[in-house]
Amino acid sequence: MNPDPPNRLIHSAVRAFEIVETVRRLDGATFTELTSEVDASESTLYDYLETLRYQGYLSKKDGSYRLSLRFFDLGASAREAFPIYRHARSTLETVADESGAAVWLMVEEAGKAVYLAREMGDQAIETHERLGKHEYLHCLASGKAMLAFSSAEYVDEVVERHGLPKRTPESITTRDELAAALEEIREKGYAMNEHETAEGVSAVAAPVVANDRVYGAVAIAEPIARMRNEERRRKLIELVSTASNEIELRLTYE
Amino acid sequence: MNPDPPNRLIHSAVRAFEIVETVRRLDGATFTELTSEVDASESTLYDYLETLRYQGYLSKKDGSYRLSLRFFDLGASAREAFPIYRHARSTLETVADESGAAVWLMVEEAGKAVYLAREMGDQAIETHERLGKHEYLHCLASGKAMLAFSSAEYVDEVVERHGLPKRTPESITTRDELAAALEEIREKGYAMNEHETAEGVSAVAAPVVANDRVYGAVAIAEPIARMRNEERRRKLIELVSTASNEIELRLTYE
DNA sequence: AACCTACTTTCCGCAATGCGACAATAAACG
DNA sequence: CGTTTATTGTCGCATTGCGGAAAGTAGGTT
Repeated sequence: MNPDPPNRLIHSAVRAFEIVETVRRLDGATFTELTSEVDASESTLYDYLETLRYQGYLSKKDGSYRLSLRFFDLGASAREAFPIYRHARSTLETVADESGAAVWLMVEEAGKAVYLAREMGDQAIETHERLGKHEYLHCLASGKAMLAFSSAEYVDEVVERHGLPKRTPESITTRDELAAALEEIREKGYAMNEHETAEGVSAVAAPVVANDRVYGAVAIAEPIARMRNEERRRKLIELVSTASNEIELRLTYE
Repeated sequence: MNPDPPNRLIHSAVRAFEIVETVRRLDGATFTELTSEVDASESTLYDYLETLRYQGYLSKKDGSYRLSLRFFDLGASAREAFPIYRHARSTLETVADESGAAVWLMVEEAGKAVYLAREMGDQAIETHERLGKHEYLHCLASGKAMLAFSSAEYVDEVVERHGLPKRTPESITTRDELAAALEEIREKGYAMNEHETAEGVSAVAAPVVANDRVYGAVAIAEPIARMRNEERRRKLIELVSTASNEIELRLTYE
């Protein structure tokens, strides 16, 4: 899982993806906008863009390049490849209905947490989290839940690779704090976060563990104020825990 | 929108994506499996795979390469870029609840229909349709609905580019049949298909048209038997039509 | 209409890069 | 331990991708 630098990089492949990522970052861009963002001569950039367009990965609408749905197609396949996704869908729906909140299915890849699926309850708040987004494990309730049930070596690897950047005022920044937090999560069986993402959102999460592996986590997010209520919090913890159990069973006996 | 062949292809970019597509098609594959599928020497293939892995687009788990969730990330962005997606979500849910069937949001890209979102009702059948899948326009209810409200020139372009392959026993195969079908759809305001996908599935679809553009279509799919019931069919047509109207309004006054 | 300015596409010749054949190592299997 | 199979590394050559510059387009302005 360490990012071993390969000894013979295919430069053009790297460049192609850099361009794709730039188009994404700018959320669609014209040729000229891209010239200043991409480190390549105009003619070169032009060739890449037209190649990608010809292959159907970019589309051009009134002068502006956009990611095409070929990526959505590939992305959907990538998601389906995670067994937890198929097994979690119906459970997520139930949890969203019963909690009224936003419910997320999270998995871990390359040392980061990824938002894999979402189900919105009727009181759910729109946060700026996005499906597919990659986030540091140590600053999410779900991320900590997953780390807590992984091996200590793995946790070390992750910290080694990504560090412990301070994403919010109260996020963990040292290995000791992290170890303590993970220990507590292991005891309780769930994780909890205030200020999951800077703006007043709290979350509770339960890990999904089966066949001696961490498959992912189920998380519920809602405004801090609501979750500070003792009874409410208990209910949500109950919900993520049973949800996780349900999914674990399906994963075990599939 | 025609697939103009660019005069200076970046070979390596094409190859990189070919490899990605191959990994997807095989649904994950080992190095050796890939050697026989990809037209490149072993050392070359190796370099591409390792480059893609280093960049985080492929991951390798016990010897097998898989698409990573970076693609899911890109794909989610590509989907969000379609305004209809944001505006349709809640409507789709309602339709799924009220119909109990599978409801699809479809859009068109590069002359093909794409499955952009799905909402399952409680009686919904699992078909082999997949989010992100690209399908010919002429053989889907939703595809015909979209074509019916596009310009005749555009319809010609699409037929020119993709032809009218016979996907199911009753699918349209000539331009005349297509023209007649589209005319009927324009009159009625909705499209209907038996054998949407070979296996006994029917569908009704209504186009989403606003600001003089076709944004996409809403479709409901369910077993032929159920939809042959006159009353049931009427209800579903009513549902896709009002759904489409609702979305059109949001698109107009956003 | 002519001119201008900004943006996009094509042309050109050179050097670096990506290439496959082959070699070396590592893992699987008897 | 030997044999086969799978994966990674080396090398030198030809191709391909490269940037610079020029040509072509489109939209405005006088």
